[in-house]
Amino acid sequence: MDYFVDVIIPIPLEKLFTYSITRAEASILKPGVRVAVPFGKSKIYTGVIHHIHNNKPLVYEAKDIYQILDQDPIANSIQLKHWNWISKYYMCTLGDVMRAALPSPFILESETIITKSENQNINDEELKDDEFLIYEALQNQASLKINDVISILEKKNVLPVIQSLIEKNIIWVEEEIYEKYKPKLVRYIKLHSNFSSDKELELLFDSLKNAPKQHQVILTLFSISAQTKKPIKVSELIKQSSASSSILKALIDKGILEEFYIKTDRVQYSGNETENLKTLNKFQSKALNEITLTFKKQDVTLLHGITSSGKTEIYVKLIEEVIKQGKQVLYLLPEIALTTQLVSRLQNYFGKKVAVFHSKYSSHERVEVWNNVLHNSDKAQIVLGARSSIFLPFNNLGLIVVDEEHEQSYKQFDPAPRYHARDTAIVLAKLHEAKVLLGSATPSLESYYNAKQNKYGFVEITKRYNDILLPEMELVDLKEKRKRKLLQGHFSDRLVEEITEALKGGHQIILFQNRRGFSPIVECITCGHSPQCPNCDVSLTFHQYKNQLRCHYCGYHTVMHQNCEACGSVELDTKGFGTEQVEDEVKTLFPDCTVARMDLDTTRGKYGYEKIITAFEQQEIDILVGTQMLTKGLDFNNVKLVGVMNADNMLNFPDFRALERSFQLILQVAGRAGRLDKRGKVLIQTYNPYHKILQQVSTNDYVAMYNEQMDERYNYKYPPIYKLIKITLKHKDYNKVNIASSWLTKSLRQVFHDFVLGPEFPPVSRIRNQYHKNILIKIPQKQSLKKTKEAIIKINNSFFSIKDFRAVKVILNVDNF
DNA sequence: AGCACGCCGACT
DNA sequence: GTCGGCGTGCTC
Repeated sequence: MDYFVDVIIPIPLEKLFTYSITRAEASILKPGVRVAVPFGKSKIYTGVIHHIHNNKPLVYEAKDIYQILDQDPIANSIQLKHWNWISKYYMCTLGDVMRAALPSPFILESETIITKSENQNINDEELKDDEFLIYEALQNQASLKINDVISILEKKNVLPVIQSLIEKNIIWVEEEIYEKYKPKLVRYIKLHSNFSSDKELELLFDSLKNAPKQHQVILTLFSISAQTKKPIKVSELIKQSSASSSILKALIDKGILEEFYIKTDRVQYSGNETENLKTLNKFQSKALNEITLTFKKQDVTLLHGITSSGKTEIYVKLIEEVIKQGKQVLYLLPEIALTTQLVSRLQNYFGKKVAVFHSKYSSHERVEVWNNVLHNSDKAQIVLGARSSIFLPFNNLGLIVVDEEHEQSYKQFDPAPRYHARDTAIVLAKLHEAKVLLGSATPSLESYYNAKQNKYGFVEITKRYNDILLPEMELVDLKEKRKRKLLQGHFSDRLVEEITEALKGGHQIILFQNRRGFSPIVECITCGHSPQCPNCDVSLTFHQYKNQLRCHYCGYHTVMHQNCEACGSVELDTKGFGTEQVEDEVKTLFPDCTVARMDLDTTRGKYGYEKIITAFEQQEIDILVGTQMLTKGLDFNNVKLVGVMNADNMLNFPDFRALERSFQLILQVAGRAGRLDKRGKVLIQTYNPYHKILQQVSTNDYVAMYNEQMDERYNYKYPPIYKLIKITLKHKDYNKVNIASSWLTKSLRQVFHDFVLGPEFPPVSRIRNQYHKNILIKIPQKQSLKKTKEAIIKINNSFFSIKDFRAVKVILNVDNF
C-alpha cells in the first residue's frame, strides 16, 4: 500500500498538497508535524501535515517529502480544527492561517547555495564575462547565494548565467534550509574538575603567583560560588572581578577554568509571588458568584463593570480556580494595554506561571512561549497576550478572559486571516470545552446584544472600587466660546481654568485628542495647494518634530519645504490639529509645567510606551497629551482632570459604529480620572453639546446608548442585527477597478439583491499606487451564513475566470467592523 | 504568493 | 542582437 500526506503550505492557495511518504514515515508522522517539501521548480517550503492517507492522487505524481522537521507535532489536533474553522469563517486559505499562527522561525525557507563543482578542468576562454566573474568569486569563497551573485554581476536576472555555468559543469547548486530558531545559550563558567582537591588547588594558586589578575578572577569565582549554588554566568564573573574577557580566555586556555552553555529562556520573570489575592468587596464577590453560576449553564459570559470597578481582581479569582484544576488560562488584551502595569500585577499574583505573548517580542521569544504552552509547562499556565495568542498550542484550556472586549483592535484587518480574536477565542474555548469571560466597561453592541438574547450569560457591576465617585462630566460648547472669544487656540476658558486649578492642587491632567481624520496638513495660503502623497490619494501629514511630511498609508516621507511646490509662496499654513499642536499650545499656556505626548510617534520602539507611562506614574509629567492609547486599561492615581479636546471629529466619522465608538472612547478616557480618593473631573469640548451621545456619555447611560444605537442598526441593517462582508478590489488601473467591481456587484446582486451595497471608492481611494473599491454585503439573520459564503466564493470564481480581471486583487473581509 | 516561461520594446 | 518589462499559468 502507498502512503501519502496532505500538507498545509503557507501560501494563499485553497488546496492542500499531497506528498508521497514511505510506510516507515507513515508510522512516525502525525498531523501537526512540520515537513520540508519541494514545491514548484526549485523552492522548498515548510508544510504542516494535515492528515495521512492511502489515496494515490489520480492526475499527478506526488513528490516525496524532503525532510521531517519535528519529532512531535508542534500544533495539536484542536488547533488544526481551529485553523479550519478560521479559514472557513473568515474566507481565507489554511495556508494564510498557518502563516499567522506559527511563529516565523517555525516556517523555514530554502535558499539556493552555489558551490564550485568537483572537476575543475576549465578553459577560461570558454567563459563569458559574467560567468568568469562568478567563477572567480568561487575561487575566493566556498559558496555564494543568489543575492551575492546579483550584487557581483550588478544585475537582477542572474539565472541564465547560473544555468549556463551548471551546464558547463563549473558550479553546483543546492537548496539549503535554515532552521531559523536557535535557542539562546548563556555562557557559564566553572573551575576545571582537575582542581577539586585542596592539594591541587594549592598548586594552582602557586602557579598563578605571577599572574595577579588571573589570581583575582579565581578568588572572585570562589566568593560567588560560596554565595550561590547556581551555575555562574561568564558575564557575572567578568563584572564582579572586573577582569577582561582576555584574562578569562587565558584561564580557559590553560585548562584552569571550563566554560559550558545552558539553554535559557529569553522571556523570564525573576520575581516571586509576593502579593496575596486581595479580598473582593461585596460587589465583586457578588459578581464572581454570578459568573460562576452563569458558567454552569453558558459557555460565554459578559461582565459589564464600569471603569475602576475592579474587574481584574475578579479575573484573578477565576484564573486561580482554573489553575488549581491544572488547566491553562488565556488572558486576552488589546495590544496596547499589554503594559507592564497589568503584566506585573498578574505576575505578583501568579509569579512564574504567567507568560506574555506580545507582538513587540522577538520571534525567538515567541517560540519559547509557544513551546512552553505546547508542553503544558508550568511557566505558561497563564498566557497574557494580544490577539495573536489565540493561536498558541493550548492542550488543556480551562478559561479565556477577553478583557476590554469592545476593543476594535481585536480584529485583524490585514493580511489574511482577517479574524476577530474575541470571536475566534469563543470558538477555541468551545473546542476545549472551556469557558469565556468577556469583560468591558463599555461592551460592544454585539456582545451586549448576545447577552440580551441569552446567548451569553450577563453579569454587571455598577459600583466603583472603594466607592470612588464617577468623575463629574462637563460639556463645553465650543461654538459659544468661540463667539464670545473665549478660545485660546484649542483651549476654552473652562479648560484653562480647570487645568490651572488641578495644577495648583498638585494633580495630573490628561488631554485627549482623537487623531483619526485630524492629522495636521499643510496648505498654501496663496494658492491653496497642499502636498500630496505620490502613491496614495491623501494629503501628507506634517510632523513637526522631524520637520517631515509623511503619508500614514504607505510610509512615504519627505522634508517639509519652505515654499509651496505649486506657486512658490512662502506662506504655508498647517491645518488640522493633532496631539503635537495640543502639546505646543499647552507649552505656551502653561510654560511652568512639564508636558509629554503619547501617540504613535512617541511610542515607537520596544519600551517607548512604557517610558512615558512610567514617567507619568512617577508624576514627573504634569500634563499628558495623547490619542486612543491613553484609554487602554491604565491606572493613574493622581489624575484629577481629563480634557477631551474635541469630541466632534469622533462623532462625525463616517462609519456606522462612530457613535458607539465615541461613547466607548470618551467613557474610557473619563475612567482615567480620579481613581483614588478625589473625585475626578472630565471636560468635553464640543461644537454639539446637545448631541445625544454626549448626553448619554455625561450621564453614563449605557443602556440608553444601547437602545438608541440598536434602533439605528436595525433600521439601517447593520450589525449585530445583520452580518457584514466587505469585498475590496485593488488594482493599479483605475478603469480596471471600476469595470471589475461593477461586474462583481452585478453578479452579487443577482443572488443577494438589495443586500449588496456599492461599489464605492473608500475615502482614500488610492493607496500604494493601487485604486481601491469596496462592495458591502449585508446578511440578514435568517439567511444562512454558510450558504452566503458559498455563493460569494462561487461568484468570485467566475470573476477570476474572466482573464481581464485576473490581475485584480479581491479581498474578502468577514465581520469588517 | 512565488516563480518560470514567453512574448514584446529599448538599449549596449 | 540582448536585457528586462510584465502577462499567464502552475505549483502536489
